[in-house]
Amino acid sequence: MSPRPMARPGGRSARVQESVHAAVRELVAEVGRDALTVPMVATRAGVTPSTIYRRWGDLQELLSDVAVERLRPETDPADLGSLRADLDAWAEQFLEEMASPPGRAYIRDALLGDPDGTNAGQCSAYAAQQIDVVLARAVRRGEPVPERELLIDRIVAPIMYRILFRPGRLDAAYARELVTNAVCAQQTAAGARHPQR
Amino acid sequence: MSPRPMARPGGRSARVQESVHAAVRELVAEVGRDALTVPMVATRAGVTPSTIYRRWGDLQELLSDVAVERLRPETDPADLGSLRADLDAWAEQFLEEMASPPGRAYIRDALLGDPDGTNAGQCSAYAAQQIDVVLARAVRRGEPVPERELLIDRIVAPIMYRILFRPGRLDAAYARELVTNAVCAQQTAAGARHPQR
DNA sequence: GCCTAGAAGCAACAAAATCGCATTAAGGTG
DNA sequence: CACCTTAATGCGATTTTGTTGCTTCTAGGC
Repeated sequence: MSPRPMARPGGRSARVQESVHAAVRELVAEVGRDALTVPMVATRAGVTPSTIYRRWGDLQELLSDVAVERLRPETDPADLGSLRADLDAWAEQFLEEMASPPGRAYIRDALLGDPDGTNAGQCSAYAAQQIDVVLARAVRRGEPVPERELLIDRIVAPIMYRILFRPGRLDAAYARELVTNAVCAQQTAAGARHPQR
Repeated sequence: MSPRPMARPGGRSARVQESVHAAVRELVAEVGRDALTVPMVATRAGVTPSTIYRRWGDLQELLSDVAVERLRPETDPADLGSLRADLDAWAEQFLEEMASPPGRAYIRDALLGDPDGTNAGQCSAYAAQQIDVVLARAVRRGEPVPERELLIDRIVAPIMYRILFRPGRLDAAYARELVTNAVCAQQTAAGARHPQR
């Protein structure tokens, strides 16, 4: 998943990978992302720089790997008894995490060192999974549910667009408004469109 | 706007800036973005590397400046006689330009070397301006119009999100669908919300 | 308990970024 | 229009980073 070939995942390689990732996390906290250099990470990790250059290519790809790990959701969305409540809570938390300074930094890093889009795809997959969990619960309850793609377009996309492209603040009220507009639309114009794979 | 302090914009500074930007455009076409280096750009531009390092900081910020210039729309959206037609045409063209390989590259570059979000903000401002032109015309015709923010959330954001985070293809039908859903919503749930400045 | 091949270490090398100092030229001033 | 101030560039020395060939080590398969 993370480094280039990902052959031979056990033993020493795994130790090196973990050691390097840990070094990145520590050093980002200590000296800041901007002061980070590959030799610095290598020293902290007890590894030679050439190992990092060979496995990750450059600092950006390494940071991208670390960022994606941190963007992985740790728990499933809470079950609050209804689709609307679940979506509200999830969207609020999602916005809060992503719009926070560290969240913004991780998003940028994840996109940055990602030549083939693998890591970016992983980020969107995380959000899609979380939404799927919420939708599956609603289906089990017998509620009518909108399509996952609609929710991504109406909730996730606006949040991420504003984080990346627009300077202004984002608050929980905005998240709730997006949810309102998204679930309102489910019977009007949701339809069988844009399957995206 | 582009370089750091932007004091003393006339004369030599302006010539250097234009020369460096031109060198970047030429070399990207010739050797590709990945092979580009600051010393290479400096040589082509007839400038010393330290000049580039001092004015732009690093290659990414320079590429970001060049990318934003290229993302500036060259013409106003076409006037086709109705809001719906204008939006359809604009969204199709916007998607086509942004989702094309060079468009994707410019977007990435613009976001990449942009510590303070200035260039990203400029990109979203371009889209907002284009939308404003379309809306102003519709108002002049007496058509009911949705809010600009709603169109950004419903049309621009999904397109950009998919370009950045999702691997799949994007086609004109998707753009039209987004427009349909956006204009449908204008009387239902558009309301006085999320002003964002 | 051997092989084998992928991964890491090491060191010399090449290329890049940084920095102090000298020089140039914009833009303002009298 | 000559002069002055100061931002911006040029230049070169120095430091740091990135690359490469080769050796050594070890995980995984026999």
